Amino acid sequence: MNSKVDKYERLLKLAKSRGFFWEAFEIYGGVSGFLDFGPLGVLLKRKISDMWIKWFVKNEGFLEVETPIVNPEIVFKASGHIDSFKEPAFKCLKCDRRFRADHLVEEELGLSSTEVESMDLKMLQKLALDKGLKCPECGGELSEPYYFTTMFKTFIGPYMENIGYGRPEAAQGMFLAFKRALELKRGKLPFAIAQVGKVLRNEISPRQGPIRLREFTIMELELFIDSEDPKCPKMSDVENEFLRVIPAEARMKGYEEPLELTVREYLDKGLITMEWLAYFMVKAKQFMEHLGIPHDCQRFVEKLPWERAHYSSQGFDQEIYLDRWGWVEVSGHNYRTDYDLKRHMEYSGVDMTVYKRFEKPINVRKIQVEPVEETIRRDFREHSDTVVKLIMSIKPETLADGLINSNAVKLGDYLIKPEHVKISERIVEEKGKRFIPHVIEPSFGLERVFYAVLEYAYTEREGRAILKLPIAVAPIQVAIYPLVTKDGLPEKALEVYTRLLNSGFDVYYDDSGSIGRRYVRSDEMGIPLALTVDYQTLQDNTVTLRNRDNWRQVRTNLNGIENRLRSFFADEISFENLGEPI
RNA sequence: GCGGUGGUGGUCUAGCCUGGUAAGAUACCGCCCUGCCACGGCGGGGUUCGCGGGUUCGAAUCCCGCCCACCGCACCA
Repeated sequence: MNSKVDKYERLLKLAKSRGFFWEAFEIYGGVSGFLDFGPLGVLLKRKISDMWIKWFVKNEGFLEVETPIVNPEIVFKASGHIDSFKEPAFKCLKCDRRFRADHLVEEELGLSSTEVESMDLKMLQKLALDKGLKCPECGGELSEPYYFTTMFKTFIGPYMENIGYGRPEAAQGMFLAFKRALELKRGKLPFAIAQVGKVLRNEISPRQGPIRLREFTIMELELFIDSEDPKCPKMSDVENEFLRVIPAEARMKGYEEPLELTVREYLDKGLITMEWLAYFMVKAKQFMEHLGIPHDCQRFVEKLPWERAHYSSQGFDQEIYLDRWGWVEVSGHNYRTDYDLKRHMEYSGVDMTVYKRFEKPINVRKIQVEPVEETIRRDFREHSDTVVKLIMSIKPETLADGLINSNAVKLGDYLIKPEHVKISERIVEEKGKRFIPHVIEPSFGLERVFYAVLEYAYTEREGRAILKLPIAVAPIQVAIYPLVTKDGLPEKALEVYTRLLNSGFDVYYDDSGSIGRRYVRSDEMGIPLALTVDYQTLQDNTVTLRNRDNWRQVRTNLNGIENRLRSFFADEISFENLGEPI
């Protein structure tokens, strides 16, 4: 029909009129980056996230958790977000406009972005003063440079100094839960912690409706592995699957077209460095296929080193082709190494290492340091106890090295000399060792998946819109209609409605308007089956079922219909097998 | 954040230039009709014209500020 109007616009209209989603705060004019989800949208989102949990968590035996959205500042200091999530800015003291300080310096003074990126506030300020930088809009004086963060900042409790942030990713909560999860898994790797939850990102200027939000739902899992044993035991299940991938090295040479190789080939060529990363990429591809997005409309793009997040050592974006915006990221697959756990160990002082038994004990040379009481008392007198404690708290190897190399080591305020300690070496049998796990993380944006599902489901036939949602995620499963609103048909239809409702189906009853009009409505709502009660129903207890996707009909008996419907929605029997074709 | 375009019942659109207090289609509701793909008839309700201010006797219309959306640039861990 309106070929000039793109799919996004037509879908937006449908989404509003049928109650999938619309912009939030509408009566106050709206705020960009926020959406309301209506009845059908809520159901669709829930079914998608349930499916994700089934695929990525339950079927894998992983652990699902729920952790707070508001976190104390220390969490994001440790995670590195405070440092890498800020941008320097100037404010014009005359016209009050704000500018990115790095961009302004870059443009006005003709410096390269790499030069500017390494500058701190002091350097930016000095540069601005020396070169007499002014507001590019009105020529006014500029303020001192300051940092703004794209995280939502708040206070915890009544104390202004107790700063909290809305989490920009769910991952940190899972790293903090690592020790508990490790215990639940009885200390054995690999395992993963997963979470579906809201995150907040205070984007500078979000656009693109459901594609870029300031508050959205992330479906994320952190897989913890031993980096010396990075094999994925399930690799053989998926290694012959094809993936469309644009590797970083190809991108740097200007190639835009994805390779089309099997997972095994990507691994053998070293294009994907970790088996688990590849495993989750295949799962992600299959997941999106099950949601109605064909293989050809998906691709994985490897991030270039400078595009990667601060924690990532290899990363791929899974992208889906959308009518209006082209390729859009729906999930990110990152190898986070041991970065996060290491940082949280440093900041919290809590040990997050995992113990690993060696297959055979190995012998290692161990240095041992013993304080010599006599000389310590002689030289340190009343401080002797403190000095002994200091000696015991430092790594023996460090102390021994220092004493051998420079003949004295400073511990606190005290100078320790060789005569204060007795150094010995012996062979110790070690049965295992402790290590910090490495992390593989697939992370999905639920709202983007949701939108992609809607867009790929949206079709038109004879000028009518049909949402061909995959039956597994259709918000409503069966629409129930009386053919006409008289002669007891509505009563019978309501009886069927109640019966299916009580059997756990998502059902919808409608008796307003002609039967054709009602079919149009349920097509727009993406309801896969319409069940119509007609005059024959009153005689032989049979009803018609109509298929949303091809408008074909079958007649079926109400006896035992629940089991047939259940099989249909479990994808075990086809529509034609639900009854006798009409 | 910058530049451009726009915002009128639920939805789409006319009216704006040339101020005189809102129109059509569709959707919706009720009754009648109804026998499987937007049937028809009759009746009905609904628009502080994005928000705020200004000019004017009078503003959807002219002016200013803001908000939101779209397109381009920038941003997108």
